[in-house]
Amino acid sequence: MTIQTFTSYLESLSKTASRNEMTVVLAKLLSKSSSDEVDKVCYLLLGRLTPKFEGIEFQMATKSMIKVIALAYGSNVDEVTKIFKQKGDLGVVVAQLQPKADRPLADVGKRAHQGEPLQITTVYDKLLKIALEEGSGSVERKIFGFSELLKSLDPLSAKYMVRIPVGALRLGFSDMTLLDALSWMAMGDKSLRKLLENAYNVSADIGLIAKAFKEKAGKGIVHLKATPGIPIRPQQAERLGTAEEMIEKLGTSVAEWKLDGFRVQVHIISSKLKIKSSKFKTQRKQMQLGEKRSDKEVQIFSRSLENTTHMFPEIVGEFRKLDVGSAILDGEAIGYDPKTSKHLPFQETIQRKRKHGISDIAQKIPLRYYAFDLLSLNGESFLEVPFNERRKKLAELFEKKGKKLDPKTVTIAEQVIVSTPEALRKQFDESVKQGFEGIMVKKREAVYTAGARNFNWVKFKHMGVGKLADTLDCLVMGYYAGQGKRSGFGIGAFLVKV
DNA sequence: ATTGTCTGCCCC
DNA sequence: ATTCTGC
DNA sequence: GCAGAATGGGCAGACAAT
Repeated sequence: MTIQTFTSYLESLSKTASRNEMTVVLAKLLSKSSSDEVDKVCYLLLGRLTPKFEGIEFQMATKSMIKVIALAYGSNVDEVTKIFKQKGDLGVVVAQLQPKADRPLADVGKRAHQGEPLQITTVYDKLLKIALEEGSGSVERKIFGFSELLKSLDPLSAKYMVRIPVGALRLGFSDMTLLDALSWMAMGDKSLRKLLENAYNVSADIGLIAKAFKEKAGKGIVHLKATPGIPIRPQQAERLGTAEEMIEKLGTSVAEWKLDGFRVQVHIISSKLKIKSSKFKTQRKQMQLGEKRSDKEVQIFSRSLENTTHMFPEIVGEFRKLDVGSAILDGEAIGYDPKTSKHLPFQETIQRKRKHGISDIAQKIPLRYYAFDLLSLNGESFLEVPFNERRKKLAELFEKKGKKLDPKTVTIAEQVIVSTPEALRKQFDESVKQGFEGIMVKKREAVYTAGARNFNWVKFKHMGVGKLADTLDCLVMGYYAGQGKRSGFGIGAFLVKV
């Protein structure tokens, strides 16, 4: 598939408002893609080059892309910046600048116009090469490389490629719609969405799923299940205003303290569990990244599925002691004061989010992991098991014989059963008194709906700064130019003085 | 070395 | 993370 | 109610500039 064909689909998608229509268009695009292209097509549609947990970023955004455009079209940073402020979208800036670029039109988009059309895989490879540039001089190489790429593209492709690194594709759909489209491609309806979503939830690599689906239809993905080493998309919580609504919606439920730390998914991988599929190259990479070879590997993933194992040496160390083959746990990690053992505010905990000097900061700000869910144990997935049973298994895991885990570093989240709004409020008041962020209220019968935000879990938080008062007297000091939809209005946000 | 600028599907 | 919008 | 777009505050990483 040529890049022109691809971007003509993007153009038609951006003009489509109905998600159902988008699904049909996407299905056609996916069906026209070869199985060698379809993974790259998926990543590009979502404004990326690889799945999140690969950790490959452009390290380019608005400022860099303005330089790219200036360089490619013989303009300058001031002029491009000025047009960008008017239009609010670098893609539109490119569309405007391209026709009057000072280099001859025959040179701009030359190959595209002279019977040597650029393939989408070629463009993808160039983008990847730019993203992978690092070290001294890499900023310059990225900017020069991208400007060369732009010059080789037809106007429409240039418009969309520029939007990718700045994260401004804004096509109006995302991963879930793409899964619908895969189903539509095969069946002409959304009947396979559940199957595809299930595969995606336990193996959050949409390109891999599209490819497997394309090659072997349903059979290619149906075997995918929760696998230690591959992150599971975390369940998220909804919000409700009152305790009454919560009890009405969830019935008798379970309350846990809401901790203001990092969401942490712990994977324990037995060395006996060899990786079977060679397709999971990321997994192999992660295995190599593991601290050192031992009988037990521990990998940790963030809420956004980044591999953040390096941030949590003390938690990794504790879980290595656990007498278990393999397991996946969900929980929250929060910093504490080593003297008083009290929890620290998020601003302190966040200092653990770093790559270098972890052992130094770990002395100052040790972390404690509160496990609240068990998603898989010794190869058996618990995603479809009701919460109260998962919780029972989790407790059993912590009571196992063998080396005891240090409760200062790894412990299990406390629970209280609540069946009335009064009891819920009492628990909430107690949480505030003890300095927690509030409580999490969870439905006891609910399965773990990976990746979804629903009323299986509800957060009961005290009112934040935004709710201190309903009104506030302000003085308008200025405004910011809006982007995307807000660019037409001219104002994206006001700067005010209280 | 130190300081400045830009970036992050960042973390919340 | 929150808030808003279209469907 | 879902999915997606557009916002914020604050922190550390990666280079560039000095």
